[in-house]
Amino acid sequence: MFALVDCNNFYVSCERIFQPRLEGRPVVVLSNNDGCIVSRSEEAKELGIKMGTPYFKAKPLLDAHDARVFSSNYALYGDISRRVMSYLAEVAPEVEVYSIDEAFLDLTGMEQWLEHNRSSLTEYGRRLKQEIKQWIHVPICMGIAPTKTLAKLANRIAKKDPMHHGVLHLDSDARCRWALEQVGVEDVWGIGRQYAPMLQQHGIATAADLARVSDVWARRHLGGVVGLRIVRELQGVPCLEMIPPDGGAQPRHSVAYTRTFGQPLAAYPDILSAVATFTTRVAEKLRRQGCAANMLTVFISKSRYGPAPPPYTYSNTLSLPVATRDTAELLRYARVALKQLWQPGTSYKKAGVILTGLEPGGLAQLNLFVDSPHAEQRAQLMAELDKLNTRYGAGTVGFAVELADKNGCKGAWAGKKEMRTPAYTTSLPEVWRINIDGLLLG
DNA sequence: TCTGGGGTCCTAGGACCC
DNA sequence: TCTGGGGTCCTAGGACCC
Repeated sequence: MFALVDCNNFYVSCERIFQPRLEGRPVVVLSNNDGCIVSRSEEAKELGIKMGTPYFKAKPLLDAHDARVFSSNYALYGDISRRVMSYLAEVAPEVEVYSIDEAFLDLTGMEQWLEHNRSSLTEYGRRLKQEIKQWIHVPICMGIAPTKTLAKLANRIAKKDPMHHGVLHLDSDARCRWALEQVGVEDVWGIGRQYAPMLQQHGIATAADLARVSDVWARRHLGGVVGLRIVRELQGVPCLEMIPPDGGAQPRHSVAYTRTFGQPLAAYPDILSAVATFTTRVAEKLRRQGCAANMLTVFISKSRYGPAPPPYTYSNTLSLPVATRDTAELLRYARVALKQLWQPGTSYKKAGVILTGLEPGGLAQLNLFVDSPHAEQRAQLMAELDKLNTRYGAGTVGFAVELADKNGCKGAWAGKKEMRTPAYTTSLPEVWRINIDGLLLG
């Protein structure tokens, strides 16, 4: 048996931990740059606000209902997520952290053990739900079923129908069949924007309909083995296994840092400053992964929403002679790549730096290949930079090319973040101070 | 005026090898 | 006149997830 634990309206729930008076009110959290709505409280959903709606479109409705709106506060959400995941690691035999707000549990063997103790998986799920709420103040739901895809499906039903009190265990074939009838095909894990309309045109409306298609049909219409796995999983045949915490020791394939600018930018120094800053950020990520990269992509994009026709994005990929994790070296390549892309008189709205061809690479490998007597010192320099920036905050020490002009001006590209709450749990200056009878508590 | 960010996997097709 | 078979590696593109 697999369980899927999913935090309800996660970002909104994180904000409510520190502002309990927001309970019962419509609340939304915005994406980077205060662009789109990416988390909604139940009250906001009831207003008809859809996931991913641009904020400016929903603002009149939100204002009319006195809704609270927050910029995203990833330091906070990341920390709350870690608390939930470490709780799960203590109460479940095996945990796979699937996203910031979801985890799969492998409950093999649990059922017999619980029955032996006159309990059940449903009771177990309810206990987890109650304890996570009480200790971390985050509401969750849980679906339990013989496959991951069915656990996702059960979770969806548990979330929608209050009858289940947030926990649904599909403990028999009959219950699985019943559950499949409840869920539209568009809500099946793995069926997205493209496949859903196609399936509906073929008369496949529910998850139950999808579970009945033939293997050949699934392969032909749903992207080969991927579709086949979805169908089998719905039929109760496990095709997806738990992924161990180290990802099976598989290194990642890419790291990226991309951002929409706060305003359109045309001047080369402004765009160079952005691309340089993104390069240093992505290089930091790369070193945190313990990798080196042998390809670097820079892209810059025009607005997708203006009168201009596509293409909107211009990108340039360089193959590096030797894999590297040195910020200064990556900056040199990024500059070259950008120079070939930028067109005078054009306004750009977004840029990004993507590193691919990642290989596990530390100091030893650099020494082996780089014909430089300074390789070891350079690696040490990067380590010191990372140490300083971790301790005193990102960007404390950087490279001059990140600045847009000689006056040290930086950040014409910086996005909006006008409604961000404090990093209550991860930044000392932002920790609450409570003054009780003249006694200051940090 | 204002429209996010960062990943994954799979397939098909081309270049190349013996 | 008749022109094989079996691989690998890489990339682009298309789908998906949160």
